[in-house]
Amino acid sequence: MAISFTEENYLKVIHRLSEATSEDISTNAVAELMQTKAASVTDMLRKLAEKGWVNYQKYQGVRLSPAGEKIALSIVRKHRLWEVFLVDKMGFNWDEVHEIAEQLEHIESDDLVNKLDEYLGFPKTDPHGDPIPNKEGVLPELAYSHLSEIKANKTCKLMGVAQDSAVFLQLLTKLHLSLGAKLDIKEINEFDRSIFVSINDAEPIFISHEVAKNILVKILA
Amino acid sequence: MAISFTEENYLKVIHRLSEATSEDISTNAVAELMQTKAASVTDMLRKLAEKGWVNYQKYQGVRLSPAGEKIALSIVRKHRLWEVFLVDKMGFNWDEVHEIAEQLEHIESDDLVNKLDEYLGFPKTDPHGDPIPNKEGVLPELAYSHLSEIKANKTCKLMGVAQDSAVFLQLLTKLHLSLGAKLDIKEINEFDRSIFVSINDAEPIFISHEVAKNILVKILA
DNA sequence: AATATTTTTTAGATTAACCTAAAAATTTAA
DNA sequence: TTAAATTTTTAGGTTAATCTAAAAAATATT
Ligand SMILES: [Mn+2]
Ligand SMILES: [Mn+2]
Ligand SMILES: [Mn+2]
Ligand SMILES: [Mn+2]
Repeated sequence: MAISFTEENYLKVIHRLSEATSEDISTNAVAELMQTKAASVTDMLRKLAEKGWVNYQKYQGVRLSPAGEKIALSIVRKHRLWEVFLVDKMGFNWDEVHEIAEQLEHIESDDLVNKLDEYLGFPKTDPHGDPIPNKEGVLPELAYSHLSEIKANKTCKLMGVAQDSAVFLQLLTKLHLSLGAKLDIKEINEFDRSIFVSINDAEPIFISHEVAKNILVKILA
Repeated sequence: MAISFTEENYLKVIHRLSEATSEDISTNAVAELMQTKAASVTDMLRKLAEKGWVNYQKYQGVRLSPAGEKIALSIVRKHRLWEVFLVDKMGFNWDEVHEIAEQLEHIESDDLVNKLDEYLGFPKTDPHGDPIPNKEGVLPELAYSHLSEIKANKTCKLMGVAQDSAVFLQLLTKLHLSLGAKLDIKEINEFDRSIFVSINDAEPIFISHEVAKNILVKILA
């Protein structure tokens, strides 16, 4: 069954929303991420249900069917592999690749995706620390914590980010926060929940709660 | 001004037809290459003229404007660079890359194209011997001859093919005809215009006129 | 429980890209 | 130079994806 770019993007968005909750996804939530109107979403959900890619009852919200899940994961796989390619091979920075990958994720060729995977050395995560589904669509579960939830005096390692936006990633770069960085949490300020933290043993700096919420870490000690 | 995949493909097709002639391109010729109907072409030509990418008067045929030429060349550049990538880096055969490049040529990022060009070592030609326009859209003119026009007892070098179809390229591969091959023309048969030729000093074989017409060569001696 | 608010769906239009069939213009042939 | 054949355009529709405005359903508040 033929699939359009638009349909692929809807499935991807429903998948993304489903990762954060076990509930059905609302029409409005999809509309917001798709940057479109609720009425358009209703039309599309009916069509996706028709094609067997989602389960949808009007007024009840939507969730992916196994077939839809498989498609969504294949798009996520392509998106993240292309991001690795753009950073590792083309020399882009991590804040420059998302938009280009949004286009490349729709290129249709299983052969190409698998050759690309091999060429990149079968990476497990993309430049933002997000896990890459394998050929069978299995997504390794990486259970990281948000930096905003870590207690003072802990040491942790930066494993990923919860946002792809260029402004956010550029800010991290300015703060010398990149994947793998060691973070020593010196103090958490009650007033604004900002964090005083040493990055790779450098002089400690302040990081806002807003930023900390979007940083994923593994606790080392 | 925004451009759609479809508009890009029309400009590319008009460009391709314009390379073979200095006359205006007919609606029917465009329709055939676009695999669509003449009526649809008329609609699109009006629209492309509106956008300033072609010069078109009804019943008079069409040709690219300088702006349209520039767009067409940028798509050709992307198509051919991606083909080099697919063969040189991904390990595809030359008969497997055209369809994938048809998709990749529409990816929009000047930054990516130029980084890809550099990564590939600024190739001058694609895997089929076709010249690659540079960043400024300048297409090096490679004046090759068709093998079908070469006289007997000449020696030449295979520089390119005049067709991208998989069946044709696979046949060449079977005959050990690849880019750079040395061809010693032993005899041309009057009856069917088939050519008796030695490839890289191997035992001579017969090549049909139909095949020879689509092989581009440089005469060595 | 009744009412107000919010969410979602329906109804009716719009736009891009395509189609078929018929009309008009151009080219070829008698 | 007319008539016939071919090419191209116009006219009128279709489909996918979108929109706005209004109606209907679900949820929240008095
Ligand atoms: Mn991304
Ligand atoms: Mn990413
Ligand atoms: Mn090609
Ligand atoms: Mn080529």
